[in-house]
Amino acid sequence: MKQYLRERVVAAFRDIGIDPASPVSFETPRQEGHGDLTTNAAMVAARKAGKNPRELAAALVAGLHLDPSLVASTEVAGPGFINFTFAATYYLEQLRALILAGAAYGRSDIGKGKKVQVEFVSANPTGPLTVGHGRGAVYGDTVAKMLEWTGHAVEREYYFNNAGRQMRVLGDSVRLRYLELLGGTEPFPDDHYQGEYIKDIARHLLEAAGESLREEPAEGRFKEQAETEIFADIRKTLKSLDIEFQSFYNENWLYERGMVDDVVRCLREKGLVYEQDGAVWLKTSALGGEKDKVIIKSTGEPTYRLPDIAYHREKFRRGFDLMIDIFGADHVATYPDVLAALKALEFDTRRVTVLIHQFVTITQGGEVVKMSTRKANFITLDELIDEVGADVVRYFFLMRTISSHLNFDLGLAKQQSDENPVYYLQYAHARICSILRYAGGEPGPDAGGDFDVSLLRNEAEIDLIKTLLVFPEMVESCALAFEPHRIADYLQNVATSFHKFYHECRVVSEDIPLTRARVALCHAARTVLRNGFAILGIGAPEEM
RNA sequence: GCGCCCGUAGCUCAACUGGAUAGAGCAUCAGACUUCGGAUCUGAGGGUUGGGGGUUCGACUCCCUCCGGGCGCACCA
Repeated sequence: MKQYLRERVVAAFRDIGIDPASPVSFETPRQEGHGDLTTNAAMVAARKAGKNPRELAAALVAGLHLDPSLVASTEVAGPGFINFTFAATYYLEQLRALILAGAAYGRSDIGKGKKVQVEFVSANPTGPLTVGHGRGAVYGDTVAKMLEWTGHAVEREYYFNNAGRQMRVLGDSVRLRYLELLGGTEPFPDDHYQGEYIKDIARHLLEAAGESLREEPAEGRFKEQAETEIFADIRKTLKSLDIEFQSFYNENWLYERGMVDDVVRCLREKGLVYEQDGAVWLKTSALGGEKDKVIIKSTGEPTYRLPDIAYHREKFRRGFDLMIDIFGADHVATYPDVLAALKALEFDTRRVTVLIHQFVTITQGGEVVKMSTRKANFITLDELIDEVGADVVRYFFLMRTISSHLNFDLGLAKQQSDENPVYYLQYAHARICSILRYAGGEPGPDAGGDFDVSLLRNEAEIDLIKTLLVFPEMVESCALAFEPHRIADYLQNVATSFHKFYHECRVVSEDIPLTRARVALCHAARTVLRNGFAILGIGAPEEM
């Protein structure tokens, strides 16, 4: 429809010999009574053409010659908007198409042929996932889903550092706990991992190997066992949120293949590397950074930055058209160096999109629940899922923009009532299922031709139809902007629209043709809810 | 001190990326089916969009400045 209108408007501009000044754009008016689609083209072009916006708009309208089976009316409004109101026949056709498309309704191929990688979570296996990781996990997975819905070939990747200091300290933590179990009294340092899970791992090693590991170095069995066990836990947690990665990539591989040394060599060739105070530095100051950064410490060990650069270079080599990096606000400072280095290595960094989500605060009865790793009241992602369920966790993480701090209200999340937005949505779905059961069976796959949609004339019906038909456009725009929260918002509208319709209109009645049409509308609403739930990754219960 | 994010109704947040009268949920108050799920629906009150300037036909949105909060600013990741 937009495309059709755009062609007509551009033609109208041409006929009166005026330059549109910029691409003609349309949007759905926020306000009732402003039609179904509106364009500000006349206002945008008026200035340059030296014309009054309203007069220009009127001239354009006169030259549109629209198909009356698509557009019922066109009017000039406000300061010079042109509002289009669609013909009923157009809606009816669209509704029929919706029902026929079914589970595929909302899918598009705008991303066809594009290979996208979404990298997210990427937490090092040093402990259980936190609530903060959870936000990134759910967000990343949903971005991936939206891109899949728009036809992109998507790969979810989890990258982790298993070569550095962190993992060494982890191994040593397990070693010390192990020795404690053997009666050792060596003090346990503050900078080591304090959690109970470390003791569990130590116990498992004791059970498996007895006392034979007394002289084992931290980086041997201890680190190995810790990585294995913790990773298994992380994957289990992710699995319970229905998140699965197509690929896990780790730092060690980069070393094994000489990629880290090679990237230093390449940067050195560009004159971007120098040595000072026993360390190797990257001239990030020459790349737009504030000051130079160390890439290899005086101990000979690289900083995280270096393998990160090598890792991203590998991403480019793997041929992705778009690489999306998702991480928390605590990592904001890390990516500019990596991107600057990649640019210096002559990669097109516009293909990398960095999405940063702000922190999560858990509140309970108005009080903030602290989430320090040291404290006892530490809440892991796993515990949160146990507490409120996967659907609620996913939905709560998705219902806000990532740029704003997320307040996760535990009390609200736990409530299985009308206060909880997740239940409002799922209730609408369950209710539709119930109505369809009552109405007796499903309208078959050919339901599109099986009813007379023109019988749907009630205001609540029209409103519901219009709301449902926005879905494909919504998916598309949310996918391209990486903004799943707008889908969450939209689905609330769908549910509201449906509930209103339910209260206004009796679905199953003596009037068979009308019943058939309304059943079809229910079917359509359920399709949109289901598909929307699928994108957000929440369940579509038939009963609650 | 510097960088990034945020500040919108009592609370939690939207606002289609610069559009028309700033919208939802919760909370508060007042109402609604003898038939399809009341976990629902209808209505009311509630705002100088943190303050001040600027850009333009038009600003919650962009720019400057100030105030307040969060996160960073390592030879940790």
